[in-house]
Amino acid sequence: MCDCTDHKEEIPAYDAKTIEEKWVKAWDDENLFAVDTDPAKPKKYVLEMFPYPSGDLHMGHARNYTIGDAMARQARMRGFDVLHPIGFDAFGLPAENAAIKHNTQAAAWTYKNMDQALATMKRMGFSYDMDRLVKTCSPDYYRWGQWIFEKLWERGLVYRKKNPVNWCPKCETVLANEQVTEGRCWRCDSEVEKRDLEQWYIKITAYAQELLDDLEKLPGWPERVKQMQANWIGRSEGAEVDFTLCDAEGNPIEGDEGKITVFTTRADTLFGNTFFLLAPEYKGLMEMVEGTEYEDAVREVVEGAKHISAVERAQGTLEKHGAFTGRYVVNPVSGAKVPVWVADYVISDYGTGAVMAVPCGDQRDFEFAKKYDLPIVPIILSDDDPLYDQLKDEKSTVVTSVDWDEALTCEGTLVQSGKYTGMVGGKHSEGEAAIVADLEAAGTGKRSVQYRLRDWLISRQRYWGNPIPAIHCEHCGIVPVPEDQLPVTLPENLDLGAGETLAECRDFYETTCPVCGAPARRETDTMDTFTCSSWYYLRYTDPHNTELPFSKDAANHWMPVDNYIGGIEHAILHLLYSRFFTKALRDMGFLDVDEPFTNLLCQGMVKDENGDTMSKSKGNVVPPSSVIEPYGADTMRLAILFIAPPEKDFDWDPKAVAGANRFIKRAWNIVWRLANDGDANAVLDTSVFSDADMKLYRERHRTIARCTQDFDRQQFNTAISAVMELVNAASTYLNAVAAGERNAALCRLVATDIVSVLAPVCPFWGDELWHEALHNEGSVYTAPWPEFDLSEAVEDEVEIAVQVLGKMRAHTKVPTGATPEQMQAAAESVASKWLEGKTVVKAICVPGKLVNLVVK
RNA sequence: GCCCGAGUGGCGGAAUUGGCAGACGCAGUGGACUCAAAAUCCACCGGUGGCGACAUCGUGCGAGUUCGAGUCUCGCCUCGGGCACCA
Repeated sequence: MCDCTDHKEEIPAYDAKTIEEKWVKAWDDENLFAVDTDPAKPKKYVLEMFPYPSGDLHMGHARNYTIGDAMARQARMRGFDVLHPIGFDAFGLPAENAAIKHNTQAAAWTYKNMDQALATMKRMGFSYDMDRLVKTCSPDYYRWGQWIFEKLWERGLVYRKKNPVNWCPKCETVLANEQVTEGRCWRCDSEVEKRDLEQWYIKITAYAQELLDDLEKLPGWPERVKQMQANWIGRSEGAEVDFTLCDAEGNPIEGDEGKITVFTTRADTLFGNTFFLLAPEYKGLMEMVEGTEYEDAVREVVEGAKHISAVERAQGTLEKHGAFTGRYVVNPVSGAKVPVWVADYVISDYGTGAVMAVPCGDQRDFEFAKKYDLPIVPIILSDDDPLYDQLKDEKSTVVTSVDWDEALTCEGTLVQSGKYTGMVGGKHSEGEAAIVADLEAAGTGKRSVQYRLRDWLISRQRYWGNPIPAIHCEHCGIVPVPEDQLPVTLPENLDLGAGETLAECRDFYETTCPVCGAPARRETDTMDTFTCSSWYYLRYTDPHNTELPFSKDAANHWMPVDNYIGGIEHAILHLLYSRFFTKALRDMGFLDVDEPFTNLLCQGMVKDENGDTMSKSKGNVVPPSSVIEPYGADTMRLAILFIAPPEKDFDWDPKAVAGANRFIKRAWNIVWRLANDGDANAVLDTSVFSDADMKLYRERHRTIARCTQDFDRQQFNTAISAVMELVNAASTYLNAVAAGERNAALCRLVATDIVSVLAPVCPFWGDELWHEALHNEGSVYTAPWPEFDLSEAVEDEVEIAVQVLGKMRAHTKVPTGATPEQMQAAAESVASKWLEGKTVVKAICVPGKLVNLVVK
């Protein structure tokens, strides 16, 4: 009950629980949030990253969806046709592990969690179009995942390869490169092992350059996310250089391929190349040394490299090991014959797996040369180096050892480099360009670009995922499951508790070859769950299509997603894969957009009161229900949006939540009081306004302008503070003006304004007031966003700041629209104290803001 | 090592294009109401000096540009993030 003096009886108490339960039901009955594609309105596709159903929603979800929901609701009020769907990323290991542990079915666990999460979403008031709900573990969804897989396969973007891969011993499956962080599994943090296995890959590298280039088409993405993707793609410009293999005497060797190619970004340093390195996994390495005196030493290095863990490698402080192979190569520029070694710091799957070592300019090569006593020829020096004067002219002088402690990695001038001596060296330098040009002319090298990005390993040796639609036939090889036989249905009755796997499920794997009809074995690996989440946003545009994953028209209408909201942890994984899927599907003609997500908002984390991340194991999780029960979902939503800007982490603060609830109640009372004094039929006429009316009216235009802009900027914290100011102004008005003297049209207007602008944040509160206090029909959800006109907010007089020599000295009032001369005169009279004995030589006037007097 | 961010009261944070630093809120202090408390309402609320008007300092540190710098430039410091034996 409000205790203001004038309307005590007419204002009902704010009872969140009753109100919210009432509206949850009403919205559900009406199916209020279902979107009909309306071509007359501009479209807006607002999407939050769909959840993995690991249990009930947590605070991170609540924040993610509250941000999206406020955006979607406000866009709806501003006249957009808004698509705002939800679904579940329902395949994945946690379901399978839970099923194993409790001896149940992964499906049952997943469906139970999805139901619970859906109930919480409704309780939170999220305006999802539930007709478009997508669950990735449902056959009518994963069928199309298989279909897309086969289309990629047809197009040559799917292949199998035997290769050393990342294996997580705890998850008992392989992992993509993107799923390994500092040598550890992204999911369980176990140390990842290398295993040589044949696996399925998607050729994302075919799109490396476009994925990099098109980051520039994404001004609505956070810079750091684009940076992370660019780093991950890791483009390096350089050259491929061919070296000729030979023996100690310089003669070609029978059976050798004759040449080995390396990639280098520093062709300018070719004259400093004093040895040559192969990765331990280099193909043909063991054959090269077989039966020679070098075999044992090389084998030791190769075997030793297998035991270097990715975690150790990531620390970058490993001691280097190597062995001479007995072979030599001829450097195509210097003509030098240099020894070929195997070295465990050379990475087999970058470039060609072979490296020309330049110890004088590369710290790693330098350390290796020191350890194995290989020559270090200085070929690039800064001009203050003691050796520089000795070497800069005398092209014949040959220095093959130095007493340095580390390599010279600075840029400098080339020395001891034949005709290139004297040129500037370095990446993309004059010297590099000259040498590459000559290599190209001689046919022993060419410009080349390498990427750090690897193809996406998508097969998983796990049950709860989308089956790879392939059949292994003894006669026909590996063939796709014919389209009319899709989906390959995942059996839901495995005895996971007893350790049964798909590979042991005879009913599943026994099949016949679709080509020759012979008995054949179905592929029993499933796809990485990230394949499921790489196109779900497309399925939402046409979720019930039974002919295609989505129609081109529907996708072209709704795509791209205008606002995508989710956690930074997907900066590389999900966002890179989705960008790739969109481009590949575009190239196959299924839609016409280049990029799936126009604007990306990465919301910050919700931490506990002490700034620690919330986790079950720490026991510091604050469940959403702990706020919804005592205060209601509106308070929860308001608190989440008000405490901090959306992209920042914040520490959970119960006091701030109580404060949010206090504001909701205060605003509730103010709206009621205004509504009771308001009259929906009164005509707004500013000519009869009192000073107090005018003040509130102006404040109303000002604060709604700010609130609107802040919604556009997605700064919900300041949008809410603008609403608070409007509420404060209304409160001041109600306190200052007696009940009978309030302007009925103005009271009605401001009451409607407050309800409307706060409704996207507090929708239950909004609809209750919309009906009960304002007696409107329909829902505030479909009401128009308040109009504003800043020219209505202009005062007759403005207060300006007066500075003398840039120091704040005084304030004064001038008429709105005062000329610079008038402003200066007003400023001089009020600042006379600081002007004594001085002359004003200049006055800088910022209209309506300040005057700065420059004096001598 | 390379590449990005960020640093503002006791706290969360404002300051949108170089123009009055600290909006809005939390916490706190004082007051009204109350037998009292809670709730609510009103006022105050960066440091130092002063009864006070006011003065002075103040946006991580140091320079610079400018009539004027939280905002721009240069050089540092601290924290956070990404990549990394990638040739």
